[in-house]
Amino acid sequence: MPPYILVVEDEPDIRELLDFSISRSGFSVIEAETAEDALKVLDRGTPELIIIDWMLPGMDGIDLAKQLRADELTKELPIIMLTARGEEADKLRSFEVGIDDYVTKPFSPKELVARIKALLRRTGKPEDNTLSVAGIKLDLSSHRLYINDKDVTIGPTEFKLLELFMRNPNRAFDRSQLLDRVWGRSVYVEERTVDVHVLRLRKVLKPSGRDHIIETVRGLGYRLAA
Amino acid sequence: MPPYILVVEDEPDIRELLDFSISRSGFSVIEAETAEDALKVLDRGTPELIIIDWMLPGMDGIDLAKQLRADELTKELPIIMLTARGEEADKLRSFEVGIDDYVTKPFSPKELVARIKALLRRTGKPEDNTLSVAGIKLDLSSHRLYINDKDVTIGPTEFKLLELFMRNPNRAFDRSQLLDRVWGRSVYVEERTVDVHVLRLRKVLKPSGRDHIIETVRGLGYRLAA
DNA sequence: AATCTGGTGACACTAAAATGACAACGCATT
DNA sequence: AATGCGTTGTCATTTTAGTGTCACCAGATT
Repeated sequence: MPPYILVVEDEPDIRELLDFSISRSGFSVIEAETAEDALKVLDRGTPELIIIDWMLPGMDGIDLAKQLRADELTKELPIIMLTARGEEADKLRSFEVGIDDYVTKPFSPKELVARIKALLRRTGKPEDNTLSVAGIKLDLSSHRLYINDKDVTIGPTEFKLLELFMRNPNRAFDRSQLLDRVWGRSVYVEERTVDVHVLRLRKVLKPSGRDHIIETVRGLGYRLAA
Repeated sequence: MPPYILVVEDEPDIRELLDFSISRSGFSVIEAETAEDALKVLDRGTPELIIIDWMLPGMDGIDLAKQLRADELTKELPIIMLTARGEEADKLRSFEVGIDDYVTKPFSPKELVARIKALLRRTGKPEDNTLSVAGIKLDLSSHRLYINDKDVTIGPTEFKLLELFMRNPNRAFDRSQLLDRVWGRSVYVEERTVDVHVLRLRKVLKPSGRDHIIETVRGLGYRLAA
């Protein structure tokens, strides 16, 4: 399971908004509708951070938070609580339980994301070194590729190639530039070898339908279309 | 969304002047009348740089700048502030917030553009290599053609031909010059082949009504009319 | 009208890229 | 050292996109 952020929110609209805005800034999101669902998800791996709506059907947000704090595995898990305006009186109770931050609805997606990043930084988790474009996420520190949060295997050369493309979205490279920057200046390989590796890269991206983002620039080379 | 510069200015005249002078030097410009509009635009993609008028109805320029600095996504976004003469006392406050540069009204378009380029260079963004004339934008680094900011496909020879014309607007070339500079000195092709490629280039420009800018110079060759 | 010049569509041809196959290699395991 | 697996670079072949030429037409020029 790749690093992810768990969102516990019963209202579908807000859930979608959260998913959209958080995903867009490069995190993977898993959604849960209720506290009970959330616990099930947590059984299968601890997220980087959890966002909990205060009001939930069944077990409410604050109880979920308490329970998380009681469990060894999730004791340290950063929690952001979503509260509606007017519930601010409860802030106090909230911090007592050990909520790390809270955001009042209606919230600006940008503010939320800023708080998420701030919190991750604060809690010491090294903000992981990751490039992401169009659902494709390249985790440089673990040298792994995730597409739509699914783990995808990729060979070393294809990884480097994709990394170069993702660091320079939209920029067209000719074959000799690619050889220089992916293979290194000193090795000599046929220019056509690049084609083969682009083919292999596309095959990796294919199952998720993302293969078309590597575009051919006729007479020149290739480009990643962002 | 191609790279662009966001202009936040409430006065229509100044807005138009900004748009005109910045576009002319090859950048795409998106305009916003108010800080609130600007935020909406920003939600859909981060620009290369933002130019903000100090005085705006509603949320003023400095507040907008503050907000941008607070957000992870726009923390690094270069900001140029437009101030009226007499507001220089505020300069200090301005730099505190993290404005990268400021320009006092009335400003010279040349100076503004120079500052934009300087700032883009300074902030490390590789000044993207792009030629533009009359809504036609040739992005040399991504090897793409945009007409009115829409992506248009173009073949390699037509690309080179258009590049030559755009680098030398209004200059007439005869067929043998074109062959030399687009095809290369060493290849031998019929002179009339140029006609065919000019035709093909015009076809590419046609759907956007821009085909007439490639003019025929009877008895000589062709020219791009700027 | 005769001639010249450029526009245009058709088409065969060629260059460029995609693809599949394969032998060689590196590396970990045995 | 031998084995096996995944990765790599090259090549031959197929597929695709782009190219140059020509014939014919239309408008301009004489």
